[in-house]
Amino acid sequence: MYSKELLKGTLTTIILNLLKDRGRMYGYEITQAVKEKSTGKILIREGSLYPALHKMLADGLLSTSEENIGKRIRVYYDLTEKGKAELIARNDELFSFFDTIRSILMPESKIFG
Amino acid sequence: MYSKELLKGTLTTIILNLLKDRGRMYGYEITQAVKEKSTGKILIREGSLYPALHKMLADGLLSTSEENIGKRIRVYYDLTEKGKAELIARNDELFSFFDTIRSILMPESKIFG
DNA sequence: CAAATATACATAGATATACGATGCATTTAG
DNA sequence: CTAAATGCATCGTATATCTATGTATATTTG
Repeated sequence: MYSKELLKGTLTTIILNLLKDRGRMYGYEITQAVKEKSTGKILIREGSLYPALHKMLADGLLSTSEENIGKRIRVYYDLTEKGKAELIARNDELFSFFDTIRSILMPESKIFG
Repeated sequence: MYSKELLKGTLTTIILNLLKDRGRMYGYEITQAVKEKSTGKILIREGSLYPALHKMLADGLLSTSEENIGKRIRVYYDLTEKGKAELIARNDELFSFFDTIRSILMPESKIFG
């Protein structure tokens, strides 16, 4: 597991990308997908996920549709057009940030490799 | 400028790497080095930097030495042995984290490039 | 069949970390 | 002479995540 702080600012981007890739997903499914794709290195807690989803919904990035599975309710989330635009912007920002960090960490003397 | 949250968890790692690369540095010098190396994309504020430096000092990652420049005081920070070990651990964690995020963002269908 | 685990949603409070605003003081540039 | 840059520092605020807790159903294991 990574330091908690490292994940900050990336959770929304992760969710947007998963939904783009897989179409609509429900909360628990998102936690499992992140766990699998990160081989257990990133575990999204319910206390992080649901507030994040609710905020994204309030911001118009996601839409919801509910389904009854037996007696349980599943809340599916899907990207809105605004969410798709946000996805592109956040991916650009994230990869740019990674590159910038790399350039800061790279010592000046290390010209090769 | 990036979202504030993206920087969280990386500031200490950035400082450790700069000190490793350049030897002892003082606060203002660090803000300028980050600004230059990031071509203005990351601006470390005094309100972020000094508390971070003080915490690293309290954690034994840094040592200090003061110098009088005219009537002004400069506080130089340098890596301790503990700081050097922390640097290695944090670099490993950070790059591993970046790789993990990349693998999460990469769609399953996108096998090539 | 009972118990443990997994599935599924949700919220309240704690924590960590960076930022904005502000303050003080010296030095350099226009 | 004035503005900007240099140089340190702290206080309050904002934000996002986690822990702990709560409720409930479904499935697996012993």
